[in-house]
Amino acid sequence: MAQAPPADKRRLILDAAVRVFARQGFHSTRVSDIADEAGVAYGLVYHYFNSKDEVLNELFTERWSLLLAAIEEADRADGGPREKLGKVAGFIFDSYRHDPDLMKVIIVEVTRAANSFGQIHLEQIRRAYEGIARIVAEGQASGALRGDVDPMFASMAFYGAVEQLLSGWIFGTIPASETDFDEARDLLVTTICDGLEPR
Amino acid sequence: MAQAPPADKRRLILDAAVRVFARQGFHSTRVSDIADEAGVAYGLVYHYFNSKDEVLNELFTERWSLLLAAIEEADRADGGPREKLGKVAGFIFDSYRHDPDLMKVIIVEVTRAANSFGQIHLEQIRRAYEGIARIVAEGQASGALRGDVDPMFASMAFYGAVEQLLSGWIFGTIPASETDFDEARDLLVTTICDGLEPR
DNA sequence: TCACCGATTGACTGGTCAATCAACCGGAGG
DNA sequence: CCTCCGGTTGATTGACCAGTCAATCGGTGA
Repeated sequence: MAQAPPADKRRLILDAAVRVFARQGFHSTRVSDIADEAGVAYGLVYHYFNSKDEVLNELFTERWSLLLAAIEEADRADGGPREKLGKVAGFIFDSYRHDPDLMKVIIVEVTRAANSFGQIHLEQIRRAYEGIARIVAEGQASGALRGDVDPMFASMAFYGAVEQLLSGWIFGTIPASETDFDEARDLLVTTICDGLEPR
Repeated sequence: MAQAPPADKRRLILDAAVRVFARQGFHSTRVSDIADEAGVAYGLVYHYFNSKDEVLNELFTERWSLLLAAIEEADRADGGPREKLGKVAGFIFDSYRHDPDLMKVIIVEVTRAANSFGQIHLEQIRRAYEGIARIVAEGQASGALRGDVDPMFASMAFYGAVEQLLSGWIFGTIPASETDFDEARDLLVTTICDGLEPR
């Protein structure tokens, strides 16, 4: 083989970081915590990453690019805005279902941390808002949604609702066990879309 | 006079802290920054507060209790859920209009910082969600809103939308200059309430 | 067998602050 | 004029931790 299995120590570190960040929060995790969790020497973290920040950035970028792709795809698919927004919300909720720790980290440490990491990734984050706004705008153009609401405004409200629900699950404000994510998705999409229907 | 004007150095420090927190974020402001901004000696901050954290806690508590009172009052007032929710959103948007720095600090450093200060104040924050949920529940009971949506669910979606809009203004994702806050309030309430109307 | 080289290790350094504390100031009261 | 005392000052301390770096390991090819 060209390269012996690079042991994927890099991946090992990233995965460990997710767990530690989710447990303690980015700011109160020491680099040594990540190394310990990964079962790896302190210095190795700096072999694969230039800084503690870069670890988080990498985690965010990996996941967020998937979200952007999902929004694009939902937009390209057939169906009205209701179906498209359902796909977007579904993707986000599924992401949480699939890897709660990762979503917790991304939301808490980046998306909602507008003063620190959110600042750095503002452009990427905004791209998601704009993708959703595009879906709304098309819905308005086709007459499926009323036209007197600014699409970006609607997008922010929609995304804000999604993220707040997620936060509620993450921090136990809302019981997650009994909640069926798919049901929540449908309810949310229905409510918002009904509110955006032509009067 | 019993007490000479205690010079209100405490207030001076709190107000200075708002400005500095808003400008630099809680984590990257040193206690010396607060003291400098207030034109006061470093040590005096510790005369009035036990820690840097306590300064932020005080700011949050002061403001949040007003919000809780406003929610209570909106609920007690006459009118349907539409009017009541309009009052709640109006209070929050007005708070931002009146003191953007303070709202920025509260939202960024507490409300959306669920890993650090949000944790400590989770109970207070939840109380706001519950107040809003109560308004929704009453609306359902009176038949003004459809009954198949969990009130807490609707509350989280509503509050999430409000906060996301605020965040958009705070961080320039959405242009604030041209936006009339009252218009935004009406639009938001209309959309959500239309979505929650009986089908 | 040996030289090479990237992966891996972890002790150490430098800088940053939060919090402390001993000293100082000025007004009230005697 | 002196004492007392709470408000005020800012230099100092002690802890913490990100990032560095020189040393070691182990696989590969000659």
